[in-house]
Amino acid sequence: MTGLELSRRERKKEETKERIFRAAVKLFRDKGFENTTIDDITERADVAKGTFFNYFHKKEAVLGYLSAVRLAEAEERAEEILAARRPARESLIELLCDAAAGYEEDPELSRFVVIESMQRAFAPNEEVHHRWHNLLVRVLEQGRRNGELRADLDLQRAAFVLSTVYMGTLMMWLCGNNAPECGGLQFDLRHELRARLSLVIDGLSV
Amino acid sequence: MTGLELSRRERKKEETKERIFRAAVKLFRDKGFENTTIDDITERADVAKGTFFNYFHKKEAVLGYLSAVRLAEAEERAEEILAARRPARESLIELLCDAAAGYEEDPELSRFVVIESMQRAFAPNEEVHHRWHNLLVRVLEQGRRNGELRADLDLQRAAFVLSTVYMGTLMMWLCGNNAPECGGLQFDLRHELRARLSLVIDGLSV
DNA sequence: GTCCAATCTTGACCGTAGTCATGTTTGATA
DNA sequence: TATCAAACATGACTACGGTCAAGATTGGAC
Repeated sequence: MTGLELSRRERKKEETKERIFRAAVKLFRDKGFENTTIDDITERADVAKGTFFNYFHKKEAVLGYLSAVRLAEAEERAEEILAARRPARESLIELLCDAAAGYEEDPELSRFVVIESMQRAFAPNEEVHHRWHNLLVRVLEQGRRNGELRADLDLQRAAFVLSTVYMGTLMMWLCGNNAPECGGLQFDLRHELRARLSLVIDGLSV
Repeated sequence: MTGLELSRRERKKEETKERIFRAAVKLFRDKGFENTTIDDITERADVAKGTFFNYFHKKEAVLGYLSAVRLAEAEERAEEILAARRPARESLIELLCDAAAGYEEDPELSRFVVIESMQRAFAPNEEVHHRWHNLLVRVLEQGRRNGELRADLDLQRAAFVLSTVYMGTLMMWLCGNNAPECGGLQFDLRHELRARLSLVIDGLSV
């Protein structure tokens, strides 16, 4: 048996987790995150209530699983972007705009996803934090090697600043978008994100 | 009766709210936010459970009340800072570092306060959002008038960028600080905040 | 003082997240 | 094939956040 193959037990485990996950996401989209109960999910996935907690330690953890998928996509995208060797400013903007685009569909659910992942993203010893952070650092490194960025730039710090602007903008768009009183979109997400990231890259001062 | 005086009824109301608030905060500090139940709070404040919800629509709302106090302090501080007419870079850093300092004591509780206020801060039609935002815009305006900032700078955008960096740094410090596995502080909050804000003001590019 | 409507208080009640002791399945071992 | 411990599933149960109909207080009108 190679390391990649799974025993029947492991296959069933994966399968069950996947079934619960699918059931949950389907219901979140249909009824809303808050209106979906664990009982709804387990009934749809055809398992007992307790089984849910064998796979997700709390209801919100399903959202974490969702954003893990997004992170994997961003990582793939980052490879392409690095390979293209375009100017750092464009690479950064493209990476972050692409990542944001994933949240434009179903903003109602995305709001909960982002709130959840924010708490993980800022926790310094979360694996997802590091993976995301490293993505940005690598793009910045390329830019510094090309002489586009200041030689003395602290890349960790810069990556963090870009990351907060990204998350904040996303969060603001999602909150505004779902606010009951102001019906439509209040700004174009990707357009505004570009503008704010440019601002950081260029700086505020003369 | 002038507009500032309160009827007996109104006084009692204020008093009850204050009593509930104090009881809640005391318990949050002693037992932790999550370990404190509404019953704990109402028992300590000597009111019935339902009374709590006449004043705070949910448990987290107590934290909102807490951060409202912080905001009021920041507004006072902003007046002093504007009056001092120092360079915008210093004014901004001072305003935000002072605001952050309030969270350095009791980081465990502050974490919940910030998570809560983050969701309000990014919701564009929250009053607190506007008040906070305007503080930054006013400081930026002064800086632009003095020719320290680019003339074409979009102040709304700039304020937002500064604000996200502030909140993100605060959040990261609080999460790292409370993480069980990495005992001590991982960075000096105000020092790191200065550095990141400087980075935004100067920009990343050459 | 007496009435009344508005306002505030109360605690029994409900729905749901999350736990845990018990029962079931699995696959490795002999 | 029989045995067994580890892994997994189960649903009754608990504890808590939040609601609400009924009751108590208030202060103003007469």
